[in-house]
Amino acid sequence: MKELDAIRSLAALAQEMRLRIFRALVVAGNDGLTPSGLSEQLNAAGNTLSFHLKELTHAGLISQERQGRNLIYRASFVNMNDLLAYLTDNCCQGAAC
Amino acid sequence: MKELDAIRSLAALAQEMRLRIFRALVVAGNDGLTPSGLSEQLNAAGNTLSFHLKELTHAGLISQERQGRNLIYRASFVNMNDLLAYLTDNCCQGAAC
DNA sequence: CAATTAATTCAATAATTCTACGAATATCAT
DNA sequence: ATGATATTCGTAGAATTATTGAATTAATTG
Repeated sequence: MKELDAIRSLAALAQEMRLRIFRALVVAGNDGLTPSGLSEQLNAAGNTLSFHLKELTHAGLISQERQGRNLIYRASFVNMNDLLAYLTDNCCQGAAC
Repeated sequence: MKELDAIRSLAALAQEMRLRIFRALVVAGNDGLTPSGLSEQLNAAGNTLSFHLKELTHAGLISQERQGRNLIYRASFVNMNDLLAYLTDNCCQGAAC
């Protein structure tokens, strides 16, 4: 993972609604959630939600799939793990902490 | 970990110099690094560094200890792990991902 | 005590960024 | 077509952010 990608991801998560969205999607796992599902769960307006979902998507933290009339959003677990690894990379020079 | 703490930490890390500082301290482990050490390693002015170190400290991501004339900064591994746990909390409703 | 090294604080600036809202638009199913 | 789902666009207002130079605090050494 590149520094810029990490910064983009961290910045995307450093916002109340986006952090809530992301955590909800992490919990939802492979089922994912639709914007209306999120709207209900988080009590947020559709367009505002849409804005934040785009931010998270651009940061690579979530992905989108259409299913008929609905969109399914899911956390991108691979990228999430990359981010966590970036933060702990070569921790303590490899020694046990 | 509370939502606000998580946001503070993420925001603190979402900045080039602070991310570099933090990662350098993660690598340094228990030895930590002094501001002058960091200044050399990251090629940054002392006062600018000081500003960012304060930000990271306020976010709880690093700690400070005086050793004679020098200050030793260290990554706060406990808080770092709390943050990572907050992001992955109840992942996939507990099922294996 | 004076001098030196280490690090922080302060003040000011300049720029940028960010989010929410309403209205309009697009996409899909029946 | 109609209704449901979701996104886009423009605006507006507020708030935040990082850097620089100068001054200051703290600790050690001679």
